[in-house]
Amino acid sequence: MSKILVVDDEPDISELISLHLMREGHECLCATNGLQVMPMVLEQQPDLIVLDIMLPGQDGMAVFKRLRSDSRTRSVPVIMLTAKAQVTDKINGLELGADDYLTKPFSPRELALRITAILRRTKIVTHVSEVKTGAFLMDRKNMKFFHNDKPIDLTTTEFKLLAVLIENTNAVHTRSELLREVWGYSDDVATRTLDTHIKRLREKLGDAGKHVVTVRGTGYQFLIEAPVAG
Amino acid sequence: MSKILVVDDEPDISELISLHLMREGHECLCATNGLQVMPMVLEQQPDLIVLDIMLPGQDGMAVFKRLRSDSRTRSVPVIMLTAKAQVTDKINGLELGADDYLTKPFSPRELALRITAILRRTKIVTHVSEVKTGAFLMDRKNMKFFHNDKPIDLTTTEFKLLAVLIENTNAVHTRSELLREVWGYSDDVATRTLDTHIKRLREKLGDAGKHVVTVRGTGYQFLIEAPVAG
DNA sequence: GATGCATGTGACGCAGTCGTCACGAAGAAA
DNA sequence: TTTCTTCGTGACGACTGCGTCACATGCATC
Repeated sequence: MSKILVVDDEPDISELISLHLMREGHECLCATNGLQVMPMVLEQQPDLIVLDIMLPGQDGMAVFKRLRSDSRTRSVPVIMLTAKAQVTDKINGLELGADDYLTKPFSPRELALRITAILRRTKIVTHVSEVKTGAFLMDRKNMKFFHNDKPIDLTTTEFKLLAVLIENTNAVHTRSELLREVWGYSDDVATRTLDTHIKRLREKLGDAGKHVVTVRGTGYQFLIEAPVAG
Repeated sequence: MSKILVVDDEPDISELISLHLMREGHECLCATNGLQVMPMVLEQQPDLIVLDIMLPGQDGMAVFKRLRSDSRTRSVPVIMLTAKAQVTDKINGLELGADDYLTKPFSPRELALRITAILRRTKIVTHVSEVKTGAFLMDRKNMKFFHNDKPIDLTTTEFKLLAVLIENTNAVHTRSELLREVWGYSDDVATRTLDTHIKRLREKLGDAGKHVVTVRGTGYQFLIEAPVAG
């Protein structure tokens, strides 16, 4: 699902980390030397970097500073690994803008969870759900919407409307709520504009349009069948 | 800057935390009992919650589950506090979707930094800078832009253009870079479209338009005078 | 200061988007 | 089934936003 660069000088640790990340469906790259990092990031464009503080060649903090000083790599989230709970390192890392840090020894499972959490927050891409019909993806940054990795171009109003619906999947959104959120209407206005836009949305969504469900007398909802509860 | 709810049964700790957060410019609310949390969140709508695991009334994990099960409170980021490095708690917390956790004893400064980090990632609102002329605020969620808390309405293209510029303040963006980022042009195209949109942007920004600076022969930058370096 | 090039600016036409309305279809209530 | 309400749909006019162009302005180099 995501491409992750693991930077650690101990091959055992890199391998352990990679193994767990790949098990989660991520693609992994490894670097053992600090000097390899910049060129690899520029070439491979990973979605996230797991960076050890102690490295031969160039230490982790220096690598991190270089990453953050270059506009091409500034936005790549970084998780730092520290050998021991060295508070100054933690604070330095966080102060410089690391997205998280982890103290060795750590459970690989925890690392995987933290990576998922960070990707969820930083990608700006909201992964809505995966159902039989495929995945819905919303990319606020580029104001685009994907269904089954296929981009669907929506107008500004359509995107806003879908964003509100999809932000709270399965929740029923009343007409007045939608008119407020999307159009900024403060008091109830009798208008068919919403209906028309729902129609246009359904059209552009094609098959996926069936997820936009009318709740008669109330409003609309973006309905995804819930996974079988355990 | 942000409203933060601190939930801890020990007043000493709450006070210490609040003190540091307020020093960072945040607004603080306190709760000592787990049962107070939901109503307070609904009423006060904090931007973030600092939640102790050990609580009278209803323990932190239960409170957290309730927060996440209600659509009205689902998106509020939560930092969990654990008394000791109880790995199962950590994993439970992260698995359930906590945005971070902190193990007691922790440095209040670290908490403040983590809060800043999380708000930076989750708020979707990018706080660009505060200069004499006031603050610039970009709200991706509503695709709006504020200057001195005054909304400025921009068209989609204008917003995208400004977003790219403002995402890397003071960095020079080449023409081809902007044409690629905003218009999706892959190869260099000779067009005056960019110039026109820059002009329109400057017009709508009014006084703030002076921050959009031409870098002759190269491109444009969004220039904010750097604070006096230490 | 003169020349050449890059950028600013105003105007214009096309294309796309929006909201409204009228009418038809589909539920709900009786 | 009949009646009433709510929602779906297609068409239409108005408007907005966009990209292009022509011309004006401004900077740099000599």
